[in-house]
Amino acid sequence: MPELPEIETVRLQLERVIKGAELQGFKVISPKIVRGNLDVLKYKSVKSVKRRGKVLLIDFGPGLLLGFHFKMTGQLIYEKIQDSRFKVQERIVGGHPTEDFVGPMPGKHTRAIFNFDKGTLYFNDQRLFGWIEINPKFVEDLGPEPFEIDEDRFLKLLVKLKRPIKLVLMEQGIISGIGNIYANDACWEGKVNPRRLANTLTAKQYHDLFEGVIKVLRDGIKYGGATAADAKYIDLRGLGGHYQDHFRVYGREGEECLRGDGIVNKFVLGGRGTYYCPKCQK
DNA sequence: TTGGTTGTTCGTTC
DNA sequence: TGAACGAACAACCA
Repeated sequence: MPELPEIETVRLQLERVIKGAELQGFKVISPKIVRGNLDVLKYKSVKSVKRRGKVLLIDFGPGLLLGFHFKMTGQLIYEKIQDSRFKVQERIVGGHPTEDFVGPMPGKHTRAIFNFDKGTLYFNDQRLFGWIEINPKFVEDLGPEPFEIDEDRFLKLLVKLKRPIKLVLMEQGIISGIGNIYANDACWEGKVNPRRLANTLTAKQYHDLFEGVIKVLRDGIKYGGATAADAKYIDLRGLGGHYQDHFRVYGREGEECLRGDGIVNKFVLGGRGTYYCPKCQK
């Protein structure tokens, strides 16, 4: 499930290979997921690859940001142009790990194809939740990135909200980029019960939680994001991230807390799987 | 076969 | 009036 670190990992990899490439044409296979007309991008070249929250943005110049939202199962695959022997020189993959990472492109779940002079970009999505849009309004409505704010600003964002702290962390209009995995782990770092209302934390908890958010996101980026545990074949090929080896509480139901005193508990909060240690998260 | 899973939207309730 | 809540969306897998 791509969150900020997973998208940032794709961004870093993609920018290396796609910067300067000119878009020759594109093909939309699933019109439902494309909002607006992409024709204005034709014959424009990539200036840079950016990210806001969980949205990847390919910058084609002033006023031309092409946004990709991966939702749960979106992925991008970029293949450098084939050489004279028809061998793919390099493939960059990112997003939700599936066998499409290693299969031939386009695949069963390919929703749109972008043909560049230097290679081909495939947007795949098992479901039809993800979307592609130029200058998406969604991005304008996002709250600040965790890395852009200080502790004081963080506190001001939370202190008026009477909702469970974990749900607030995941609210993109308040702070952008944090999804279920990192929200769970950040609460553990902050020693906060995910159910605690955002306006009731102690001063120390606000402090520890802010540091925790930064820490788990940095770790996520450091390890190249998290790859689903059931996608072992992807790990074998070295294509997946490894944050999953560093989960604090996420997915650890029934296991001993990393602080050594307590068993990780799972319950549903806001319709989402929530993991915490009742001993150390108050 | 049904239910669980996920991020975001949107309609409803408080 | 705004905040909070919860169902819906799509498709896969256990």
